[in-house]
Amino acid sequence: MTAPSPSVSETLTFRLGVLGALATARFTERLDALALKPKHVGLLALLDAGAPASQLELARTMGVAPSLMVTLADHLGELGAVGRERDPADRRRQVLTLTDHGRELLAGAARAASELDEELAASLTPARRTALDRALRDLAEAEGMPVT
Amino acid sequence: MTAPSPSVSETLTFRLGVLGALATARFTERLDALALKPKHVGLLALLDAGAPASQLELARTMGVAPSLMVTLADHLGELGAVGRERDPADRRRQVLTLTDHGRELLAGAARAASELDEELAASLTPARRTALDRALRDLAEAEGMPVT
DNA sequence: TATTGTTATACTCTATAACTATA
DNA sequence: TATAGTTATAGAGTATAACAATA
Repeated sequence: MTAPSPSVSETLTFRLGVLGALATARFTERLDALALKPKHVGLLALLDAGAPASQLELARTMGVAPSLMVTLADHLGELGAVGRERDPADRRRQVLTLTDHGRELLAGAARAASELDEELAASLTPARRTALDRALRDLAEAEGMPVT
Repeated sequence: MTAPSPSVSETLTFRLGVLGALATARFTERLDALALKPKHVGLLALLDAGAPASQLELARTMGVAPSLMVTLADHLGELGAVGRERDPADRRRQVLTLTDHGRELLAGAARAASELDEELAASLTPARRTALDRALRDLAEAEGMPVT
């Protein structure tokens, strides 16, 4: 006995995918003024959440290739958003640290995301909005994302 | 007076984006056995939901370029999942229709998504899962996605 | 010899622009 | 002349593989 599947467009998987792509596309537009892409924001948020870390560790956490981490760190370095220092104890490691300007950029990205949140959630009742926040927070935590 | 922004990783925008990308990546893996990509599933679902439509109309609904619709339709045509017929009333229009095999493929994709749903939502209480489903459904409807 | 970071290269996805057929 | 579809081309994003520096 197998339960009948719901139609694909009713699934959590499909809706998360479509709505996530929509959210990211709109976020990308708003980040343009800060010269950031969503992945840069993810990296800045990671640095803000935890201790300074080497590029390889950060790449693993974000699930991207080490070579992409180089590109992301290069760009953030040019913006003055992160500092890069060789670890004195192991000179192979490049340790990234958030600068004051990086914190300002991250705050700008948070404002942009926050504004977009209002637009996205405009159709939800306050109760549904709260329930959505809680459920997404649980999912994020279960997937190992840093939950502040 | 401006309210302080939450940290970016706490926003709906950021969480939807990251979790949506995660869901889509895992869905893509599972669809591999069916020789489909998520966009193919989106197109099949659209055809299943409504009347047969021309490629250009479908491209607009999905928010993709007409040239991409050609590629998607080509692939689904090769799989025997859709039929393509010139509209007799306007021979420029290619009208796509779902075949029986297309319906089977769509059912397979729905099963894959449904299985993934269980995996994704495993950490949620039943109440939170229901609340999440409702909130995402509301968002989907507000964004003009067909809500079955 | 193993590991970190970097560079070189290639692949996937998607859009824009040019073109064909039909209106 | 305008529109639907197609084909050709190009760009963004990202991964894999080769390489350099350090351990």
